[in-house]
Amino acid sequence: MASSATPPQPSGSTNFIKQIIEADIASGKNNGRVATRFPPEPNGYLHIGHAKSICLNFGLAKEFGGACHLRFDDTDPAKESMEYVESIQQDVRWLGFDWQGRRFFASDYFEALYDFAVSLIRRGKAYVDHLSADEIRDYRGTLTAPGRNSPYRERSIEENMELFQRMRAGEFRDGECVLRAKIDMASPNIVLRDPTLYRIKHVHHYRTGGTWCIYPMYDFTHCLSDMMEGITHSICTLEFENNRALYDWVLGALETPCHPQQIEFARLNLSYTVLSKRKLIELVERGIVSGWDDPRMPTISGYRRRGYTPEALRSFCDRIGVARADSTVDIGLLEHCLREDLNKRAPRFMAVLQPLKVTLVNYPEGREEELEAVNNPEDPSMGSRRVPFSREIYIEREDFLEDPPRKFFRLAPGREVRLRYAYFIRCEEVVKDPTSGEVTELRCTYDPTTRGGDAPDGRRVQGTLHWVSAAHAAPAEVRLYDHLFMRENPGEVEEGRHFTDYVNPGSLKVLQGCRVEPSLANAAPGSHCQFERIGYFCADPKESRPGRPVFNRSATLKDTWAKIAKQVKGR
RNA sequence: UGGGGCGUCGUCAAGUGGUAAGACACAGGACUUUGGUUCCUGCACUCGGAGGUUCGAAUCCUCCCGCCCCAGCCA
Repeated sequence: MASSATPPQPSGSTNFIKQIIEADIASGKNNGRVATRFPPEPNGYLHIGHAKSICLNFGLAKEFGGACHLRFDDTDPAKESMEYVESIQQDVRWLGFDWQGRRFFASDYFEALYDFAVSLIRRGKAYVDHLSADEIRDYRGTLTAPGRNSPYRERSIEENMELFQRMRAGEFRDGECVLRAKIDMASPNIVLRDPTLYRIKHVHHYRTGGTWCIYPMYDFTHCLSDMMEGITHSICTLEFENNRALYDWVLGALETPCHPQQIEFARLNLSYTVLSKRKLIELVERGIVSGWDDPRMPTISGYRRRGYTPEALRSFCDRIGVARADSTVDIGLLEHCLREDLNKRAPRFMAVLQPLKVTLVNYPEGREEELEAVNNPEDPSMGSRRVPFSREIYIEREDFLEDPPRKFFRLAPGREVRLRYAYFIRCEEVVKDPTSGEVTELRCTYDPTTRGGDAPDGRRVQGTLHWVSAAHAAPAEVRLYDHLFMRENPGEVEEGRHFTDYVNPGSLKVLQGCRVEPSLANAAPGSHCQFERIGYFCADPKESRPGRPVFNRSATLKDTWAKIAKQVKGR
C-alpha cells in the first residue's frame, strides 16, 4: 500500500510576506540573506495551525535560499517537557521539513539572556519591582485609563543590580519580586506599560533542571533569541501584533547589532473543529477523544493516524494562502486535498463494511476462480492483482433495496447489476428472517458469459457493486470518522453552553465484522488504500495487526448517490 | 468608550489608479466496470456603507458601520 515520501515544493503563489522579503532582497537588506524560524513552546502537540506556520517558515527559507531554524521557546518550566519536544520534532519531520541541524532552545540562552537583562539594568532601563502580581495589575491601569508608576520604579541602578543578582541566587520566593522594563506606564499600548521581563519560579526545568529559579518572559526572550540566531524575518500570528512594539523596544534599548523584523499573519481556523491548545487539552483530559493522536483531532499526529498524508497537509497549507484577515477555512478543502493526493496514489481494494450474503445459485458448489482487478485506474504502473471468487459472496447491505426509489442503480429483486471485475448477477429471491423480517440472504443467478464484467451481447447494467468472496474474505474492524463537532464554529458558544456540548456523537462509528479481500488481511500499519466505492482508509498505525486489520476512514469518496437520494426522498 | 489590526463570490484568496485571477463549494452536461476520477459549462456589472478626487477607483481622500487583538509574574 502507499507510503509518502514526496519532498515539499515551492508553492508558486504569492502573499504579502513574500512581497516583503522580495523587497528586502531587492534593497539589499540583510545582504539578501533570509532566515526564519518555527518557534513552538514544547507544552503540547502540534496541530494543523502549526502546520500552516511550519509550511510558511520552512517554505520561505527554501524559496529564498535561506535557512529555517527549529527553536523551542521553553521559558515556562511549569508546562514544558521533553515528550513534547520529541513529538514536535517527529511531526515537523513527518511533514517533510528538515531544520538541517539548526535546532535551538531558548533555555540554552538563559545565561546570555541574563546578561542582556543586566545590561538593560545598567542602562537604567529595567528595575526590580516588589509589587505583588495583584498590585501590578492594579497599577497597570485599564484599556482607557493610564497606569501609575510603581513605587520601586526609581531604584538606583546599583540597587537593581544587587536585587537582580539576589533574584537569580534564589534569595526570594516565587512572586516576591520581578524584573520590569522601564518604558511608559501611560502608553496607550498596554504591552509597553513596564512589562515583566523576569519572574521567579522555583520550578524544575526539563532541560536546565534546578540551575535557574528566574525565568525570562516571552517578550524578552523571543526578540533576543531571533537576534542571536540571525533571524531576518520573525513571522508570528496576529495576536502578537501589539507585542511588536516591545520586540522592537528591547532590541533598540540594547542596541543590538541586528534587528529582525516581526511580521504577523492570521492564524488558521477550520470549520467544524477547534484549534486552540486549551480546548484540545480539554478534549484529551476529559476523555472525549482517546488522546492527542485520536484520528478526529486536528493535531498533526491525529491526521497522521487518520490517514492524511504530508503531501495533502502541505497542499492544503499552500492553497489557504497567508494574509492578515481573520478567516475560517472550510474543512472540505482539507478533505479535497487528501482525496486529490490519494486518488493518484492509493491502491484500490474491495471491502464490505456491512455484509449481506449473496448465494449464486447457478454457480457450481466448491468451485473457485481468481479474477483480475486493477490496482489503480489512475496509474497503470501500479499493476493488477487477482481476487478470489466463489459461490457465496458478500455485498454491501445498502447496495440492495427491496423497494428501490427512483434513480437507485443498485441491486433489487429481479434486477441485474455487475460485480466489479466479475460477473453480472440477477437477484432472483430474497431470503428474510421469519420473525424480524430482516433480509438475511439474496439468492442470485450469475451470467457466466459476463466474466470480467462485460456482456458479449452488449447489454448494459446501471450499477457496479463491490464484493468479497465469503470463504476467502478476511474479517476486519473499520472505524468511520466524521467531523468532531456538529457546529461549523464550535468556538462560538451560546449562553450557558460549553464548546464540548457541540461534540458530534456520531464522530466515531466502529464497525466489527467487516469483510475485506484477502490481500488486505496483512495491511501494513499506516498504509493507505481506497476501498472502492466507499472511501480512503488507513490501516491504524497503532492497533492494526497482521490477520486482525483495523482500518480508519481517512475520507469518504464523493457520494453523488447520497445527494440524489436526498433529493428523491425530498419529493 | 484608549491603542493596534482587519473587511473583495457560500468559504479561502489574488489584485498595489487602467476597467474583478485562481481554488474549494455549488449547479448543469459529457465520459465511466468505483453514482469515484477526468473533461466541459455556469457561478462578484462589483469589492462593508455613504460621499469625494480623477478621463478612469476594490486600489487615493473623508466620514460612518462591523469584526478581531491587548489590562498573565502564559506564549
